Amino acid sequence: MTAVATDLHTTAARRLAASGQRYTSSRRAIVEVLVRTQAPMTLPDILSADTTLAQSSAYRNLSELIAADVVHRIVTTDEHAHFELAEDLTEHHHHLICSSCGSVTDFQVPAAVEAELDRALGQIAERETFAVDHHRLDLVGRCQNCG
Amino acid sequence: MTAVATDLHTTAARRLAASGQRYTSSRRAIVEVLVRTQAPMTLPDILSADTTLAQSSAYRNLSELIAADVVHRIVTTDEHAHFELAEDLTEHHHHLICSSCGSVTDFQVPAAVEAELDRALGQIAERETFAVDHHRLDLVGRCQNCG
DNA sequence: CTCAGTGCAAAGGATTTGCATGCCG
DNA sequence: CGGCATGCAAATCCTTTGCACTGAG
Repeated sequence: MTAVATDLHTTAARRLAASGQRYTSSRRAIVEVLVRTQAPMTLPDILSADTTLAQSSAYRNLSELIAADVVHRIVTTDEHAHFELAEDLTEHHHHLICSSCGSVTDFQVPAAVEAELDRALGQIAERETFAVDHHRLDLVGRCQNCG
Repeated sequence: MTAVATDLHTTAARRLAASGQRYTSSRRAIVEVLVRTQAPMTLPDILSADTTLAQSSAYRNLSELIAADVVHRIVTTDEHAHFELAEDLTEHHHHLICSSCGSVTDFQVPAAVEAELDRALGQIAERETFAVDHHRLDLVGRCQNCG
């Protein structure tokens, strides 16, 4: 996984290239902010972390990054969407979503549970003729701060 | 569970009353549409299923129903939010979310898997000092129609 | 009577888009 | 040079809100 992190930018560049896009400095800046923060961020979060970014360009670049599977968009009940690096650039994980302040934190479950879950979900998908892209397991509640 | 379904409207009325609200005919109409459809619906879906409803009132009534825990709001990547009956009025279930057409379908997992999952999640919540309200397990992919 | 509920129209707010300019390849 | 990328401002679109009216208790 550390190897992946090392050339994360190379991977990002390659994926963008695959969709005929460039890995410009703005796009790289967004990815760097996400790497640095290590948590799903809203657009305002991203803009304040790097004030040189223009709002519309940030949204547009995020769209490209999402299309290229470099970034993933998380929807919560919060008014803003949250953005984070694609799972395969980090590690498979889940989210703790605070219904009070809207914050999103990552967590992982034991591999055994994850495997069991995948098996069960696989069967269901087959039964429902549904082509699974990925699963999403979140815990909704109140975070430490909102107690 | 069938008993619950029988006096679902009674339950809805009671819960609204608990928040000092009435179970008016519009609200009942919304609940009936949701019961009839048996699937999470968007606001346009609801309006076209019962054309006597006004848009703003529908939104307002849904808010009350959500506050009274009669209806639950599901957020997807789709532009519209989806609404469905609260889980305890139906049964604990999860969602198949189509990333192509945005449709949402229900499914359930074996009780054993569910129990195992709850156990694992409970430990995590404790470790993270997170007060879990509920968990959310969705499968994202392509539905039968979108192949 | 009173006050919650309703409907219309207008406002709000995150996200998207049009367009002229800048810059990489 | 040519076309993608950028930034500003304006437009979009789901959702919420203001306000006057209606109806149930």
